[in-house]
Amino acid sequence: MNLLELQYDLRKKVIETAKQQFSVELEQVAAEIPPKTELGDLAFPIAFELVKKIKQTTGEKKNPREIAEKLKAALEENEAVARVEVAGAGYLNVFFNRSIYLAESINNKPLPQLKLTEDENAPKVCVEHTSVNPNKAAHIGHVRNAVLGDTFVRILKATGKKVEIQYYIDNTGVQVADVVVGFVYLEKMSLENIKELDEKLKAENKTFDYYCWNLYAKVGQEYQTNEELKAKRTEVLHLIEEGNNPTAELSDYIVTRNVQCIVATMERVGIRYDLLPRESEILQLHFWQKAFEEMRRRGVIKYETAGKSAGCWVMPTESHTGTDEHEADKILVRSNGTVTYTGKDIAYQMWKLGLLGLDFNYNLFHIYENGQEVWITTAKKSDSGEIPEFGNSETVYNVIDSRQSYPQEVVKKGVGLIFPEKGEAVSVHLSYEMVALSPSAAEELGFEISEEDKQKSFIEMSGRKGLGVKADDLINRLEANALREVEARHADLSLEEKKKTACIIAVGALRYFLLKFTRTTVIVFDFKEALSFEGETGCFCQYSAVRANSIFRKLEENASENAIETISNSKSEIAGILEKENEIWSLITLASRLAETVAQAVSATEPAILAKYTFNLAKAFNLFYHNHKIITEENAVKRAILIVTADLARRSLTAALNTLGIEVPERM
RNA sequence: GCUCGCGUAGCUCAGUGGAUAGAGUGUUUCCCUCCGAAGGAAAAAGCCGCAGGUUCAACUCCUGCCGCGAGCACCA
Repeated sequence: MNLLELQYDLRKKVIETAKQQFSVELEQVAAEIPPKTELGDLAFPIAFELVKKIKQTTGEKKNPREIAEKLKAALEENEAVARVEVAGAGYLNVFFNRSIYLAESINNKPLPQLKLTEDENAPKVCVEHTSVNPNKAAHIGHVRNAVLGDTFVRILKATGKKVEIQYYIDNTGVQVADVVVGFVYLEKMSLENIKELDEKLKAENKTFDYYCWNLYAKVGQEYQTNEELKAKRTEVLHLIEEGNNPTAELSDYIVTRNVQCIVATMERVGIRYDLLPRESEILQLHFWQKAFEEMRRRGVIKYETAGKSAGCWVMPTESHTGTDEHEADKILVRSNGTVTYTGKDIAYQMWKLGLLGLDFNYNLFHIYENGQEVWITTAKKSDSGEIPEFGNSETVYNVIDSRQSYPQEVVKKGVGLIFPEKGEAVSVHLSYEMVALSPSAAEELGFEISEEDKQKSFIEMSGRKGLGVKADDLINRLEANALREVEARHADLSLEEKKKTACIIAVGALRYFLLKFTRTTVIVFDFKEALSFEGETGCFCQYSAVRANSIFRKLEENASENAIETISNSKSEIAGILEKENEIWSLITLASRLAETVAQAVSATEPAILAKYTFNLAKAFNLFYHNHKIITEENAVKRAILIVTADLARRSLTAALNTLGIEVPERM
């Protein structure tokens, strides 16, 4: 029996007892973890609720104490429960049988569901994340998106789900057009020139996406004064959308190179993809037409003949009221017949859910070091051999920042209206707030800050202005700082080993920094905080796990096995020791709550819940580490308990960190 | 104007309607002849934006107000 099963049994018992003893039907029983170990391991604040319900059904006014006593007796029947205390205003505090609990925990995996990922028939869900416009390098805000998405993928996988990861490539949008304008009209470059430039950059150890970053900012600045150049944007955009022309070919090269760079950047922090669907295919393979037909047939959209949106196809919404300036309804087809982004997104969402009845063609895009493949969509039939099955997911999670809540709502509602049998619940907008810069961080990047901006608590990053912390720059700085620290501690290691360790620490620092905030919090980026290895950081959690591992490196071989045997042979002694050791006991119970925490993170779609848990577990282990010396412990039974507890904690901590995409280095 | 999000310790943030509201950081003071101090211990620091309401119980739910942010494009 694991913790989740035990909690389930106890809840069931409360419900049964309430029905038998008081004829009250309880639908849900709230359980909570008491604030202190001395107050028990699980609490039911249920007595007052029962008093009310009993009064409602029978009119009889019961004493809460009396009710609690009845429940107490029922719960104590469970052999895993040592005792139950009635406390406070009406709490039912359950104390587990510590020796039985410990013996059970030893045999449990930290994440019991993990084995299910092997199951080919497991339901598949889709997570779309990153989706950086492929016209420049990724900045820290894009990394927040990718880390959130990737961590949520890992969390879903830990609960046994099969997950498909997509990075949507908006290769026919204005942002790409702007960079194309830059190359063609500012730099006067042909495709051949760009390819030569690319080679030259490679030789200089510079990257193409950084070049585009600067060029994009330059174009943005030029637009402010150069109307002629700005007019080129529409022209270029049309050519890109049309395809089969030199401009489209040039654009395709730029897009592909940027995607390669961004995929490489994300790979540095452990983020990988399965499929890169491109907007161009959604247009060329007539995904929109199919979706449009379906929407017309079901009467979900209407053609406006009068008013501001005359000549457009719109989807009516109730969530916004129209004003003089804005129409309430969302335009999906413009009066010139072209489709808006939201329109295309509805078609794409339908495809993801297996509801469109059309499919992409696919080409292999990249193979990661471990052999894992990333595919990209294509309009022409592919000549590749075995192609994996994409799309057709039961649920789709779109990781997109909160500024796009409204169009995402339209997509969700739209799909729900077209397919009422699927409903809106299958489309989940995993929204999060942006990463902004503190005025001082912006100044540190060498930007002139206006007086107006200096008054603000944060400044929004802007690709157009070239204002932002580039992902690779930050990772480089983290790696350099970590390398310095590793060198100071482990001069004996080879450079390669030191670099590898530094890299693991840098990834841990970055991922944890982005995950410790809840999704609704704007992260105001601060260099000092982001580059820190102390306090609530990934490094702290890794260090804790490394310490645990080093204990086991120093212990005799088979120490764990021997300890387990000792535990099973001396139950009464174990119970005696554990009863007195609340600190050890609370580490044991905390370590066994990983699966429960992962489940919470899924239901709240909030990876920060897991990050906080991981930090708390690391902290609890550090406390244990300082107060109990394992190697020098002379009492054999006590030593066995310490070994088993440390082992439980490090297994759980390692599993939690891995679920956050953070590795544990050998030494640090 | 309307919609959504956020106001919690000096600062940055956690906090499924439940017990004395917690972390990190900063400040002050301790602890390494080691299972590695990237650590630990202690102290100080709170009208949980304001005012009502619901409830046995409100930081948490509801209403109003104040402040901050984002959105309300035939951009994405």
